Amino acid sequence: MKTTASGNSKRVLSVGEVARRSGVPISTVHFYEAKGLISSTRNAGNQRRFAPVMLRYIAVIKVAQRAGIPLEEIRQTLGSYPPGSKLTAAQWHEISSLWRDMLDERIKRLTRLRDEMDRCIGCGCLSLEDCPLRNPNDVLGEKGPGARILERP
Amino acid sequence: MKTTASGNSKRVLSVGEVARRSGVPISTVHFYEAKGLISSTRNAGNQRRFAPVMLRYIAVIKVAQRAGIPLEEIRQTLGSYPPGSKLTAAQWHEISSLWRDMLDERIKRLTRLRDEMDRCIGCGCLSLEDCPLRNPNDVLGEKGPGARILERP
DNA sequence: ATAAAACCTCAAGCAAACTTGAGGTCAAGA
DNA sequence: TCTTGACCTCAAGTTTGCTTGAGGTTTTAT
Repeated sequence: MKTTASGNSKRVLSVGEVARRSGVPISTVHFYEAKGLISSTRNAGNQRRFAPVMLRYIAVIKVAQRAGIPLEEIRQTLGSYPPGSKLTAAQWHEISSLWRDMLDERIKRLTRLRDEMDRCIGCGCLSLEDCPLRNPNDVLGEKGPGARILERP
Repeated sequence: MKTTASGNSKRVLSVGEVARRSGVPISTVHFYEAKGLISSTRNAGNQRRFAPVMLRYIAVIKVAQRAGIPLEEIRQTLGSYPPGSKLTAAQWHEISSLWRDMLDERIKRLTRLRDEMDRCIGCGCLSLEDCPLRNPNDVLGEKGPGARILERP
């Protein structure tokens, strides 16, 4: 019993096998390769052959996506190591700790938002200038008498 | 000194005024109206006129977006009340508590993800079947000998 | 009265992350 | 051998959330 991909040493995988074992559609494997997130070689018949480590790359990509990290950022992070290389445990750990920090940030921001939501949505402020919900430390309201959301009766 | 929109009673707002006071571009106001998130009437010259409460709608839309809620869901939530109506504080509160629950969920999921990330990415599992990171209670792995990500050496 | 600012309606474009389809090649088993 | 199933390449379509532009009307200010 050998693998679909014409080797018996199990050192390379066909795109179908990668798709099946990683749980993503073939089209997505193609897509990730086109985007530079994973890499492959070609056999004599121009078919893709993947190193087994690519399964791990895809797994990590999917985890990172669940964390809300965009593909381009994932690509950059994974790409800072030699292309297609088998990373060491320490390197994987480096990556995961980087992303964990991002997650921490996102969680913190969402938590703050949640805590402010109750206080603010019902309260009648929601002013661009004053309300913490409306002015999330990025947009500064216009100067002058102010852009008050609600009329003052 | 009257408002830009031809009334003096300040009961309606022009699109430019809405944009300025809500902090979103005019094109976005148009867009939200086209999507049914806000509503307007037209004056004799076919120009939009908005009730002041629409400022609040936009404010709430923006807050909900920060919470990661897609526009369509926001539309449905806002749309479950009479269109364009001035909601009571209790109703706003109902909405915010609904979204707070969603936020709670998202935060919980992200937190779980973060806690699992360290444990899993470096560990060599990441199996579709076994790893909590890979099998986030939605996709069930294929039966059979299993789709193991990493080779067993 | 007239110029400028604000507004109008489409239509098209953009970015992310993929999917779908057409038309053709390669490979593995009966 | 030959037929299927797996693969190949492009190109174009999908969704979400907007933005940009063209070409034309309305309002407002002088």
